[in-house]
Amino acid sequence: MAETLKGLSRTHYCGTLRMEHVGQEVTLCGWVQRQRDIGQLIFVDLRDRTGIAQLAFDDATDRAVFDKAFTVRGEYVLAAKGVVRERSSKNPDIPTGDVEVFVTELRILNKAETPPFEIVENSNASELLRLQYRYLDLRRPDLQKNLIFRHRVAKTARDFFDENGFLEIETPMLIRSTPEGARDFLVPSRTHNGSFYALPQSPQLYKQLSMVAGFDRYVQLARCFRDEDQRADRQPEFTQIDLEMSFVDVEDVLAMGEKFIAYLFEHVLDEKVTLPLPRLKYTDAMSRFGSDKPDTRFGMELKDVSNLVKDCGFGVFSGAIADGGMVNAIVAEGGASVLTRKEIDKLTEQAKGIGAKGLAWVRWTADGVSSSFGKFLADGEMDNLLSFLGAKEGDVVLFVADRIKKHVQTVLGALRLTVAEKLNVKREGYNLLWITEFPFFEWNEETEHWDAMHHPFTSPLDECIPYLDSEPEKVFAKAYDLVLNGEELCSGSIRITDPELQNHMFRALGFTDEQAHEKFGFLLDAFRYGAPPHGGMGIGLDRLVMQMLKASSLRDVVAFPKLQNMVEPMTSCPAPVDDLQLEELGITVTPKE
RNA sequence: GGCCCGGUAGUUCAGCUGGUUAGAACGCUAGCCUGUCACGCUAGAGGUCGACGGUUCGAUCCCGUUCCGGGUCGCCA
Repeated sequence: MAETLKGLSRTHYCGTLRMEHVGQEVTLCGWVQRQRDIGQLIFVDLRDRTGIAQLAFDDATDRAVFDKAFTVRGEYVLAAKGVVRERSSKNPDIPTGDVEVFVTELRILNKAETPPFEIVENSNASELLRLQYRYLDLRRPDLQKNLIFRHRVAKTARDFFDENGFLEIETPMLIRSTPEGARDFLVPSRTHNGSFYALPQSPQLYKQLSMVAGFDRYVQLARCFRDEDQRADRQPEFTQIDLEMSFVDVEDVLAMGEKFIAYLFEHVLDEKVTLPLPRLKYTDAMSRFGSDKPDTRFGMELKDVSNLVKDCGFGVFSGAIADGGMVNAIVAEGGASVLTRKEIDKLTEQAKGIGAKGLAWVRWTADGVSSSFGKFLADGEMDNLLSFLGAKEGDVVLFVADRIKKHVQTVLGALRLTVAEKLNVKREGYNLLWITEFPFFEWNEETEHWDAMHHPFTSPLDECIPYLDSEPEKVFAKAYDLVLNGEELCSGSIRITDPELQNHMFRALGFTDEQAHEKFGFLLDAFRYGAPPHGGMGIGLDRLVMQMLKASSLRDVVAFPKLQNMVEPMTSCPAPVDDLQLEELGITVTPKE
């Protein structure tokens, strides 16, 4: 039978005891990390969220208390009252290691079964098991530390935006479904049979309406939902630090965004961030790094060798260029020792997996230059190529050719990261940069149609407006991303506020006026009543925290995350519901084939 | 949906070319131990080798199917 706390009240957290407390009577509460019985002495390590304190018992002083301590097991919940004393042999490994509590009263507030995995830092128990018992997993110091850190990030964000005149406004969770973009989670309506709400993918439209309403500066730590497949850095529900400002252009939003990031890093990590942050136009990011979220902590940039190989005897190269494509290369400095033929074969497989036709390579070792395509080249062509690339003995050069330039870039961009990983290229510190001037449209090969690369409320650059109808590929957007160590942290834009331009955009994207009005009529209406110029961004809080902590998965910074298959294994959801509930909603479920 | 990796005591893993009483470490249980702190020592319990089917005299091991988990591509305006 568990005992109650009656008459006892916690006076200190375990992790806070120090020499200055010696002689004081304290009451600690917490979980048993470990019990060490060495005969006539028993030690119990008591853990709470602040750390561990040692409780000491000896059989000569109080037999009843000692006997109770003897029965204590891991994860029992205890309250212990006693006097802090200096240890006769100290433990320099923990902050409380100079002292211990000599216990005069011990309550076993609850017993505990042996947990399915050990409650220790750096657990190597499987993720599934840990998530099934997340409440135990969360007792582990590393996750406690992560969630406490996350709290500080959120708190600091609220402080910053409050200091800068932002208002936190809550936007609804039950909203109208917008079929563009990610799949929505749908919520059936009981009172309107056959109709559905959707959970927001972001508060986008509401925050824009808040600008129309005159709130001027809005911020929200907003929960967002996307029904798409999972990744290590993607959860179906996540949190954004979502903000919007009126009477601004790109410069104002970027300035506020980076001021916030600098404030955050300084207050939470004590890291100085130099402002302004570097910027890279999308087009340059793609041509130099093959990615719109480049990791610029190392070089290995893409080099365009099209001019050198356009007339060469290697048909893959010359053919791709003749078809309007190009050939790019990356130089893996000193890569020859690691990138053996076998490793290059693996890279080729990877390249093919992401859309390349193949991978051409040069390997320059002490034995000379070997290559997958050298035999097709005329005398001197290989030398020219290598000297243009600045390659030297010990290097490996990888080439990708394609008639679609973007494929060349994305494939080499991906290989660049893989090669850096394999070669153990140094990537340290925090590397922040803005990617700006994203293309407005994206050619969809399947539908043979121009799609919006951002959402359709993104404003084009002023100077691009004339090309909207005639040359869509020349239109760039007032859109920007913040990238941290090769991870997209934040995305935003200046919005369209001119109803005429907005209608124009919808038409350019292939909406009829009726479709546009049906889906976004409320926004178009709102803009007819005086919309201030505005723009903003959404900063992925989960990813931000993950990066700041150098965690490898979002699951390490989200309290109750979901598995890759979208299941939350502790409560086993999603789950079927009663027929009665379905009946009320007018829903019939037909099992999928 | 595609591709890759994995599934063996409570946990993390080893298990060679098909034949072993299927092992180790940690954890757990019991005993001993007056300064431990990842205590130590001794003993013990603990296994549907993910599931189903096939090949074989014989399958944890080979083959097929399937379930589960992770990574990744598609997808994520």
